[in-house]
Parts: sequence; structure tokens; C-alpha cells
Amino acid sequence: MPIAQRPARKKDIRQENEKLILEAAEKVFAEAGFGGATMQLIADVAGLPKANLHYYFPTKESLYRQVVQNIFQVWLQAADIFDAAPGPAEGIGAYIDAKMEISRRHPAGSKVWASEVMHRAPVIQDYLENTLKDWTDGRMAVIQRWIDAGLMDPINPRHLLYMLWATTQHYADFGHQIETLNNGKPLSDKDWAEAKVSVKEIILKGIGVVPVGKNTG
Amino acid sequence: MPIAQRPARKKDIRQENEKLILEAAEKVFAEAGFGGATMQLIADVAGLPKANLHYYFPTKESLYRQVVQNIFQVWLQAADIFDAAPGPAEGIGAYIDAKMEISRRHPAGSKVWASEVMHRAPVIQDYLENTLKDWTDGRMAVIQRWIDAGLMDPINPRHLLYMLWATTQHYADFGHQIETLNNGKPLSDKDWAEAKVSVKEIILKGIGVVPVGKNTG
DNA sequence: GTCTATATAAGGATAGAC
DNA sequence: GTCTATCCTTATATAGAC
Repeated sequence: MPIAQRPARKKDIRQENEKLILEAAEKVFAEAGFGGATMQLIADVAGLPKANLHYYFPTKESLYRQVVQNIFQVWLQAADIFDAAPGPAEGIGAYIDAKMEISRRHPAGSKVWASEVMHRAPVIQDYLENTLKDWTDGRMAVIQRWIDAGLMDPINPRHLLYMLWATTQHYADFGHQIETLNNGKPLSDKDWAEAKVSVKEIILKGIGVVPVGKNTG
Repeated sequence: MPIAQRPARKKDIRQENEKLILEAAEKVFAEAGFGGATMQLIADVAGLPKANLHYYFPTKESLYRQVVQNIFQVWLQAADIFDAAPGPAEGIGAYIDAKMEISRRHPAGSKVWASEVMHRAPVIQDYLENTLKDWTDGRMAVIQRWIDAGLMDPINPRHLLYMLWATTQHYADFGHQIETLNNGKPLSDKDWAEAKVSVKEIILKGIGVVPVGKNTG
């Protein structure tokens, strides 16, 4: 841990500044939308002059694209849990937990994604058509195998996935509404735990699966 | 009344033009967001000169506010079904059907609402705090009564409501994503029916209720 | 009540000094 | 690699003729 390191600075500065800019951009894009966000505001939040943003990211759109791509990576990581599971109780239960945790820790990212999709995905349509399509098909196949093995009810795997996405992301995308209905206070640890349990209980029971840890048989 | 305006035209013209403008605005706000929408584009879609918009709606924000308020009324109408029902099988089942139908027929409205909430409700915060809060409290009480009467499992009424909103509105707000995953084609009548049935089956079973029409006991 | 032309402001992007 | 000053486009809003 050399304190005053002279060499190899440029790369560090670039990394550091890009990180600052991307974090600020995610926040601003989430709160104002693509059209409502201004490079000036992003620069202010990042604590850098506006011109520096254009040095690291040529256009507003290129910056935005990077933000959306980062979010997508976070989504995909939650998928690993799905594949590692022996059955729906563990796989879907853990997936709900993971997605809820992302909604809690990464709400801005979820909002940017939602906004992008609502506006017909002008920037990341290729991701939807390829990466997301492949991921969805793969997970539908996993669910179908669980159904065929008699581990859960014969529900429609596609609509189950949509329900999982909708329900978990709702806590991020509509976090402001939820907070307002919570008398203006952010959800407490207890509230979040209650939310997770509620979602898991209803969905797992709804597809004919006994939650892990509640299996009394 | 005794004013001698030949044919009472003025009022008709105003009504007609306001309707044109509001429909166009809803579409444009949904697709571009508040910041991305332009008065010029709304005017083009409405088939009117831009200046006319400013005649009927002084500012972009006043037009937007009216659009959001209209959507909110549509949401509230779906609530009536809830109250008229004798129990959760009918009440929640019909509410899901109604909300799914709104998502299908009124997707732009749902998107504008979602966008407004995601951006911390700058325009309709008072609606969230009053009308929506009251509605939510009332419906939670209804659900609690059903639980107390042994008509459904003792789930958390609040999180059940969030799940209902999330799941049904997902089909409007993320319609583009769903369409992309449907190989770029809009959902057919059959697809929508399948979606409704899936949502109802999973949620109703998940809360310990047998769907109406499937009650074999 | 309608519409053209325009004032005024704001934002994205860049040039060029340091 | 950093940042000030500025260009240029676009958008909201209005004035004023018809």
C-alpha cells in the first residue's frame, strides 16, 4: 500500500472519474428520465465540470448506454442462483430474495431499465432480442423440467417469470409510491423482510411448492 | 343560455380539441417521458398547430397533469369490483381481470403513471398521499375482513395489493419487452387469456383461495 | 377561436488555453 | 488530463395578424 504512488496514474484517474460519472448518471437518469436529465446536472452530482463528461463519454447517449448495460449485468448475476438450485423451492425462493435485494440496493438501476423499456428500448433493443431472449428461454426450460419432474404445478413458465420480475422490481420502480403509502418513511429492515416473505409465500404456494424451511413433510 | 350564439358551437369545439390533445399527449408522454416529449410532437399527433395547445393548456406541465389525472380515474374505477364482491375469489379474481384489461386497452396511461411515480411524483404527489392512501387503506381492511372470516390465508394485505398492481401493470409498462420476447409480435387474444389465467391461478392459490369456476368442493 | 412568426431560454457539444 | 467560454440547435411560450 504505497501511499504516494507517482506512476500509473492516468489509468487510475480515468477509472475513478468514469466511476463517479456513471454513478451520478444512473441517479440522474433514474430521477429525471433520459430526456429530463441534463449533462450539467450529472456533472454537478459527479462533482466534475460538464466538459469532462464529454471527454470520457462523447455523447449523452453513450453515457446512458453504459449505464443501462451495467444494470443489465446486475440482473444477469441473479440468474446464477436459478441454475444452481436442485428444485423450485430453492431456485425460485433464492431468485426472489436476490431480486428483492437488488431492488433495495440498486433502485436507480432498476428505474433506468424500466424507463428504457417503457420507451420501447431505443438504446438496448439488441439486448432484449438476444441476451434477454436467450436467458428467458433457458429459464423457462428449467421451470418446465421442474414441472415435468412433479416438483411444482403445471403453470405457464413464461408468465411465472413475468410475475417474478414484476413483483420484485415493483419495490424499486414504485419505491416512491410504496414509501408514500408507508407514511412517507422508507421501508425498515423489518418491512423489507416482511415484503420478501410475503412475495415468496404467495408465489411458492401459488405454484404448488412448499417454501424451504417450512417443509414439515 | 340566452346568449345568442348561433349554434352553440364553441363548447363543442373546445371539447373536441381538448380530447384530441389529451389523447395525443398521453401517447407522446408515454413513449418519450415528460422531458422527452415536445409540444410540437403532441401537436403533430393531434393534428393541430402547436400554438393551439398553448391556447387550451397554458403550459406543458398543465397538459401533463391533466393526462395523469385522467389515468388515475381509470384505476379507481377498477376498484368498484373489489367492494361489490362477497369474497376474495370473486373480488380479487375480478380485480385482476379488470386491471389486466386496462393494461391491454390503456397501456399508455399506465406508462405515464409509472413514469410519474418513478420520478418521485413531482406532479401528483398529493394524489398519492390522499386519494391513493385512502383507497389502499380501505382495500386492506376489506382483505383483512376476508382473512378474519377464514375465506383466505392470513397473508399481509399490503403486500398482496402491491403484488396485484405490479403483476397486472407489468403487462402494460413492460409491454414492449413482453412483445420482444414474443418474437416481436403483439400478444394475441389467446396470449392475453393465458396471461390472465396464469396470474389468477398463481395468486389465488397462493393466498389459499379456490378460483371461481374451479370450485369443485 | 386559429395560426404564423418570433422572442427567449436551455441544453448538448466543442474549441482551445492551461 | 482539466476546464472556461462559446457555438448551435431545439424547445417552450407568446405576440399579433386573421
